[in-house]
Amino acid sequence: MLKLSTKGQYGVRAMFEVAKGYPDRPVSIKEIARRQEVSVAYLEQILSTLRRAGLISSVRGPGGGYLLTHGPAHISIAVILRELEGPVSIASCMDPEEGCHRVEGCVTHTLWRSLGEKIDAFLSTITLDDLLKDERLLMDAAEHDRIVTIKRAAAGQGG
Amino acid sequence: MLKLSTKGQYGVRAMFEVAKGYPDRPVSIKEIARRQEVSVAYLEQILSTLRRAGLISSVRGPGGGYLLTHGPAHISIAVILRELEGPVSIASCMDPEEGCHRVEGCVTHTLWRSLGEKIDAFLSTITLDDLLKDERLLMDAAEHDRIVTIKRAAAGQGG
DNA sequence: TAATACCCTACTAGATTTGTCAAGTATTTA
DNA sequence: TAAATACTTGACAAATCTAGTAGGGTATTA
Repeated sequence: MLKLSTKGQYGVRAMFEVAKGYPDRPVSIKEIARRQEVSVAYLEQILSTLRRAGLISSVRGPGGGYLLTHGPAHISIAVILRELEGPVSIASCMDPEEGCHRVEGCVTHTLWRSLGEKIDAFLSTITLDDLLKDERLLMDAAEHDRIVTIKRAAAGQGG
Repeated sequence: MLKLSTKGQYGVRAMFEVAKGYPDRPVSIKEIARRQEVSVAYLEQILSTLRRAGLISSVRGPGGGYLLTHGPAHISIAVILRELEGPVSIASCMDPEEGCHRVEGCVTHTLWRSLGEKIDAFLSTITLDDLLKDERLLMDAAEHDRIVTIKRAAAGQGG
C-alpha cells in the first residue's frame, strides 16, 4: 500500500544525478539514463515536468544538459514528488481539486489528513544534499567494509 | 501521490461500524452499507478478507452480522490496512516479495524505508478506539457548535 | 551543416482498481 | 419444515492508471 509511482522514484533519482553537477556542470539525460538505468525517452518526460516546475533549467546543444536552479540543500524530496505526482492525498476526497462531500461525520477524514501532513513534513526535511551526503557515506563505508554504520546514520536522519 | 485504495478506506470505515457493536451486538453488512454509503456487494469482499485475517468473526442468520474479535483499543489502523492492501511499500522494490536488485549504490533505498517505517509507526498508534472517541468528540462539538476545537484535538493526536 | 541534446505530443499494452452479479450455505424463527 | 435473513464465494468487466515507446520537432555548437 501507499506506493509511489516509478515517475516519482525516477524523478528523485534523476534530480540526485543533476545535483551532482551543481553548480555549473550540465548533466545530460543520457548520463542520467546510464547511471540510473532508466530509458532516455521516459526521463525526457520526467525532466520536462521538473523543468517547467522551475526546479531545474536546461542547456541545449553539445555539452548541454540540466542544472539545478537552487542549491541541493534547498530542494526537498517533497517538492520533487509534488511536481511529479501531485500533493499527498491519502484519500482522493482529500485532494484540493476534488473535495469531500461528507467531511462532517466522517471519522477517517482527520486521520488521513494527519497522516498526509506527517508524510509531507518528513519529506520536506530531506533534501538532495542529504542524498549526496548519504552517497559519500555509502562509498566511505564500502571502502572501510563496515556497511552497518550507514543504516544507523540513515535511521536517525528524520526527526 | 501515496493514495490509499477505496478498499483500504472502506475497510477502516467498516471496521469502525463493527466496533460500535462491540462487544456483543453483531453488525450486519446492510447496516454498514447504509451508514457508510458503500455497496453491500463490495463490502462483502472487504469484510470477507478481514474475517479470514481474524480481525472479525461472523454470525449467520437473522440478527447476525460481524463482531470484533478483540477490543477496539487493540485493533490498529495499520493492521486493517495491511490485510487489505499489503504492507507499506513506497517503492515496489521494498516489497518483501520482490526484493531490490540494486540496494547498494541506491541512495533512495534507505529514504523509502525510513518513510515506510514512519508511516507504519503512525498508523500503528491509531486504533479503532481512537476513532470511536473522535466521533464522540465530533458529536459533542456539533452540539455545542464549535467544530473548530476538534481540528485542534485531531492535529495533536499523533506524536 | 552535421552532430548533439533538449522538447513535445500522441499512443498503447498491461496492470490495477472498483466495483457488479449470480449462485451458493448457514442459521433462526414461525 | 418453510421462509427469511445474512454471510460466502468466485467470476467477470468497465474504467482508470501506469509505465513506458515512438517519432517527430527545435536550439546550439563546432
